Amino acid sequence: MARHREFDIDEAVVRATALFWENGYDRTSLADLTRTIGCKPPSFYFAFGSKDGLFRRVLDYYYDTYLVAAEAALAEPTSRRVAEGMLTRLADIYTDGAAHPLGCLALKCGMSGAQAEEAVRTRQAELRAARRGRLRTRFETAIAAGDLPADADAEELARYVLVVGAGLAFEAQWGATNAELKKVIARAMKAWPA
Amino acid sequence: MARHREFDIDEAVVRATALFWENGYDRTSLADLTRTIGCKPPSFYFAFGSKDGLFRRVLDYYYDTYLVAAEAALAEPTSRRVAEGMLTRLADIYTDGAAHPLGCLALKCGMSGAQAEEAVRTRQAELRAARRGRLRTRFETAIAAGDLPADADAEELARYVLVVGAGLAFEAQWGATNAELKKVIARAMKAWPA
DNA sequence: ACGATTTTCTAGTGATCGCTACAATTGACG
DNA sequence: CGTCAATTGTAGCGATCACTAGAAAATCGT
Repeated sequence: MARHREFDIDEAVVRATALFWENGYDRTSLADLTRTIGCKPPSFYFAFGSKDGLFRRVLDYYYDTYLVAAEAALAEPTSRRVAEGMLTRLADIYTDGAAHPLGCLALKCGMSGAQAEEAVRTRQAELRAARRGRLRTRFETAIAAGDLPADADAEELARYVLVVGAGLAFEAQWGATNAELKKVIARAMKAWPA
Repeated sequence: MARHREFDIDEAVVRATALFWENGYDRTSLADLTRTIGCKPPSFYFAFGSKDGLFRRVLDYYYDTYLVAAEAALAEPTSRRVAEGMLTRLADIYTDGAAHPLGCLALKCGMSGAQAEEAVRTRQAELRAARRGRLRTRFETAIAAGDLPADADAEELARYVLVVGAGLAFEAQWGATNAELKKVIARAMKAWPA
């Protein structure tokens, strides 16, 4: 009933993810994106609506493809293993320079508050809040199960894990090795409640 | 022997610092800077050489004016108080939204690797390395003095402090309160060697 | 084959980017 | 005062930004 799209949307999102991850949001231009995707601006805007429209899909793809691996740690049997597992997985992602750029795409692109559309900033905040919420819920479960002390603060512990995780992303982006980050994680875990 | 400059260089650096801190490097334009400083582009370039030239001065001003307060923690008598003092001072800086924008200027502007001049990126790396070096040296002193265990790893401890510090900057920029960060610091310090 | 719909391309839009040529103005010195 | 160096403003540089008007091309149902 109509002409077919000549490029694959999902493939375009994958390629755009690499660009945003490498260069950040502001320094990834429409010209960069269309050249990498292999289409002209009108096709780009027909498919994605705007630069932010594509970036929002990139954000979701990034979470669903990369950070989801860290979320798997929520299934660990103890709160300690949840925290350590999540930080370990994050460090592995952030330092895997062979598979993708170093560091964290969401942090790198989110620092400058560059995204023009309110919807994108809202999405970033949602994704962050959801991550902390899942950790907090998991730790509340651990408290109820006696795996954490009854007076433990699930919210505080969740924030602690994410603070350390964000710091790891920084260090990784600036060249810290996986081994160095693992030592930091081992240190951080010494703060975990008995 | 010639005409006098009509604006104060130091004052210009102060105002530019506020702009970069608020908006990040990429989203602070020459037009923004000259309007805020109160001069025209030729005067700007005569005084600073380039956008990066001013930014480099802003970086040094930021370190000397704000982060220097955190460095004061190096004078604390014990390694524990050094670490806790530095993180506490950083949290106070990062959350002081009344005096300046939230978060850390150096992190906010350094994430995207935006600065075109190699000299600026080099300076950023130097300042980071110097901070970790001072912490490491302080902890080595603590080891020699018996304040830290003989088998403690000063480099690892220094990196741990900076990882947590960077994470605090993120959380502050996204709206975490000073009280919330203080709880995270208290948690982080539970990992400190006896 | 034909009309309808979707996606494509060419060729730009105006705005803004960091930056500069050039000449007028200012002020210390002889 | 005249000279000359330092700093200024006017005006605009070419490049790039995110984005789009408008028409051609492709693919469907009929």
